[in-house]
Amino acid sequence: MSLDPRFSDEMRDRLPPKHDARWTLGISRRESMDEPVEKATRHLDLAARECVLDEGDEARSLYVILEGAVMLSKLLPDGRRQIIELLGPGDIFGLSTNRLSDVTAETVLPARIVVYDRHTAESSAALQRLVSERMKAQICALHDHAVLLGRKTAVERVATFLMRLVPNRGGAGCAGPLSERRPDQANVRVPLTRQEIADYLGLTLETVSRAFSQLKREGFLVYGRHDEVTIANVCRLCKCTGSH
Amino acid sequence: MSLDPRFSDEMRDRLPPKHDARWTLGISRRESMDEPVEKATRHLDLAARECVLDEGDEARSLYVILEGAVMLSKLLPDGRRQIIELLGPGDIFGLSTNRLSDVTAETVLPARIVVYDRHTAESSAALQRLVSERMKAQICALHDHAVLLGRKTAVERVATFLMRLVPNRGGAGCAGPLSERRPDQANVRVPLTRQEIADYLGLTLETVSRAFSQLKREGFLVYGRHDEVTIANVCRLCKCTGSH
DNA sequence: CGGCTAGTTGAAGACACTCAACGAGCGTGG
DNA sequence: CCACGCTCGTTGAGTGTCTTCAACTAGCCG
Repeated sequence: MSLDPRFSDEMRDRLPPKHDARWTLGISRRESMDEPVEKATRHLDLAARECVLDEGDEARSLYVILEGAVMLSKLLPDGRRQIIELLGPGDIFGLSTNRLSDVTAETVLPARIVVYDRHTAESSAALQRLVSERMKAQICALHDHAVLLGRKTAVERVATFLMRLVPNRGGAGCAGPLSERRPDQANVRVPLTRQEIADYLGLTLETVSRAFSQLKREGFLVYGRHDEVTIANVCRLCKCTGSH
Repeated sequence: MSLDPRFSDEMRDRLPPKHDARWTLGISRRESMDEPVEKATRHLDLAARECVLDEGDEARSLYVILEGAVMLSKLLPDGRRQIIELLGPGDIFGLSTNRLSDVTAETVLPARIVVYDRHTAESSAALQRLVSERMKAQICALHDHAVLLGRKTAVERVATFLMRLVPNRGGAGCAGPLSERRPDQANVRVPLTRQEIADYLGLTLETVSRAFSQLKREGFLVYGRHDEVTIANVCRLCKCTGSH
């Protein structure tokens, strides 16, 4: 039995291909989230690679991701792009100090999102708690990401990225290898293109590809079909992240 | 008359050297902040380079900076350091999802800081508003910084850093050059060492030094005494940041 | 004066980037 | 059915930017 029944070999082939909520980015460590009780202004049901919000758009709403994944990115005038955050179920976006969004938000996976207007968001205690909780978590994630962008090598960045895709591992609440006897494997899906990973990790797509190849060559990874990757030994990969 | 009377040539020489609250990092665009009404658990009155909180310390309190500047940093196990955020009056820190601080906090300038325990912070509406407001602003700043770390060249990073030191310029609320006839000058103090700037910008101290030298050679900067620098033309420097 | 720290500058090297070719997978249309 | 075009990923060769290592200077304090 592998780490998580959701990702076991036996089940993998039986899973519907893309449109399954079980395939999240593994980032927020849950598959989906219950909808907050307040009446939402709107519900969004989006396919992958749909734009939710553009940098500079008016942003007077609170967006809560129920299912799927969203990426936030920023562009420099000459076209250089940085993907800032990858968000999953329970995460929020759309808030900003002034009334304009400072980032572009696009879906990475098919996503269900609820939208609350500013007034509803601010007058609901439950939503305020959610917002406060999630902002703290996002700030922590941004801190880690700053270390990655400022100080890590290409292979360390890619290893760190892959570790994020493994549920319940690598973070503060790392479960550790489940059993001594079983190989510490994990199957993950990488729903981002090399270009997107590169823009997230502050690299070029070629460098990302080379880092993947190197990890594969050295036995850390085995490519599956489509965008599936098997991490041969999660603990060993974790040692490549520079953080441990 | 220069942009801001605090930074005019005429006044500069008369100012007391370091221990003046007027010399903030210019980051939060204000000199100091009124103390929130709630009764604080503690008051801290710190010199420069004092440690407030270590990565991994218990963090059950909310820290509010009234005056001065604080830097948040993280270390990798092999000693690589990334300075994550530079905070000024009005900014907060110490919050984290779990009960441990994810960053180290040290003063950059002499600082006055008030500390509220978790319970006080959570039960005061005024403090909650402050926290929410500041967290949003910090997330925006972290987004910008991710772009810098992921996508900007060394000179662009240093130029962006210098622009942050100029009050009311470069950001969303950039005032623009004040007058057509006057040179668009600004005098700033750079209270960080080259090593600290390097750790903030994801570079080495030599690269930072070379970028400063290049900007000086090309007439963007004139070195003053101590850690003072004159930006010959703020608008022109802003074009070196890659953001405009 | 000597010792210390901070900053500058040069030379050589490493790591990631750029440019380019090529291959796999997939949908379209003849 | 296969050819075709398209996107995405891989890999190689050469280049460039930033790093590393090292020497040297300026300022400060005892």
